[in-house]
Amino acid sequence: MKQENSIQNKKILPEARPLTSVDVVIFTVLDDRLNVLLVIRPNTTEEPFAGMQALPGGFVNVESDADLESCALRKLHQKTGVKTPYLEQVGSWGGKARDPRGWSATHVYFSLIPPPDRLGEGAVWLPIGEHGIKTRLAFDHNVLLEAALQRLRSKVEYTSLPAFLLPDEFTLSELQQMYEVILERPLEKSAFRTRVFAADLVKPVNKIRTGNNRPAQLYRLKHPRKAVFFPRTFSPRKSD
Amino acid sequence: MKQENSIQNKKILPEARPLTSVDVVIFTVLDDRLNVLLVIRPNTTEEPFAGMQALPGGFVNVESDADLESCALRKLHQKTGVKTPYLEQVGSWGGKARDPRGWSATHVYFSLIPPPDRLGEGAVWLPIGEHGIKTRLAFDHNVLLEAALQRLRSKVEYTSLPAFLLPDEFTLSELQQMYEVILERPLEKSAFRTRVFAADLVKPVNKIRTGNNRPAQLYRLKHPRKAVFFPRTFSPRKSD
DNA sequence: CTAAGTTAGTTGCACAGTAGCACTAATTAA
DNA sequence: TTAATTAGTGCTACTGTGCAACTAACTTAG
Repeated sequence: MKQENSIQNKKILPEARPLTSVDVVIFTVLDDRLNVLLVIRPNTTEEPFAGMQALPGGFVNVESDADLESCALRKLHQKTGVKTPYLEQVGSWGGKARDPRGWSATHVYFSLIPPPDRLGEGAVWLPIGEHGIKTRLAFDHNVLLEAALQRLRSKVEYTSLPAFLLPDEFTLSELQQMYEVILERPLEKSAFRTRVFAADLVKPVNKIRTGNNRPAQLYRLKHPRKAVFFPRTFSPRKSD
Repeated sequence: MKQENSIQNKKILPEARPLTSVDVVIFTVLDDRLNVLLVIRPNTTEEPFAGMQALPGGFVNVESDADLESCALRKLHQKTGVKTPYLEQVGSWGGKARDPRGWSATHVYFSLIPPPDRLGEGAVWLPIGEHGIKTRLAFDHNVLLEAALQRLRSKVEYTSLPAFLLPDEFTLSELQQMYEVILERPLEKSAFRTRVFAADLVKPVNKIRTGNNRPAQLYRLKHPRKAVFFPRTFSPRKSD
């Protein structure tokens, strides 16, 4: 009976299965620069890419992880303490060549969070320069990071994603600042505000004072966890 | 030595690995309707969802598949005979609940092809109605299909994707027709043409005659395998 | 206390893309 | 010969944004 089962399974289920992991590309803005969270891989000879920097992530645990997204949330929470981030899947990469230990597939998520108070073990922020990431990362993580960055930059053109980089309450200038940091170009103040209000993205709260103490209206997102889509992109009319 | 290795691996590599598969959502336009390719699952009691309709796909073969994309291409070629389709990843779905045989993860691709001459074994076209797909598919394939459909519809607003549903040479009216079938709404002829030319999407070839025999300019894509992005979406100004 | 500087937020004009619609030209069907 | 059909063009109005000047509220230097 048991043998019969195993013979049947041989026919139907694959004997060899890929290694399956989840990697998370976590962005925040520090000091007017976009940053990615990286971790240092343990320095043991049994592990590939020992001591190198890598995206936070690791193998899926089929016992404890109910699904891919909760696996990603778990890893993100471990490193940042953040429990309710903006989290979106970028895609998956799989093949025989990307991990020396065998055929592997990884599921990549990207996340936007406000700067957390402190980071988990071995986690560091890497600022992203104007000319991309020059640091050499473990595995094909440079490719994954580049893909996440591209996704972020393109969605920033027509969504409210940068709002997730800020605390709950923020001024419109701060929000515009987030857009400008990610897109690495200045935006029109007037058109920016028109867009934000037309999309019904925010609602006002009270008053405060920003950096050098000018009074400014504080706003909150109307739908705290949801990305809002603008009808059009910021037009690159002049910049070409 | 061998034992030592296996002990080490126990610590580092996961004992249990998810089942890993690739599913492909293949679209074409037949008779002014968007269609998806489905396959009938074998009617054996050893297989889950026996006899039901499902997306074409299956387990990754770690021996023969170099990576996920070539696995998707292989499956697509098997069912349609098409070798150079437009193919794009939609995302991945994984969890303990989606396959009765255990924790599984699937990598979903979507593809656009012109109507092929004939289909592979057990493959059929399902027309997509105005109100989505009512057929109940195997596994969570309704979710995967819905996601692919949503991706297609949103990208059609600002890319040249529908051109991949046509043969190499086509008229602008035929191209506009593809857009209208997918978006399920009429587009402005004048604005459509302006957009297509402004994006430098096509180049003219010779003359032919279309359906009811009116003369029409034939065009080819300038870059046959590449999706072109329009600067803006078709604006829904009046349609709201 | 005053003047200069900084930043939030507004206003007005010009321009580009396209929605909406009318029009021409080439062909087929009656 | 006339009506119908469809490819392709031309014109106007409207909308969002680029651009730039402006006001108002506050801080800082002297």
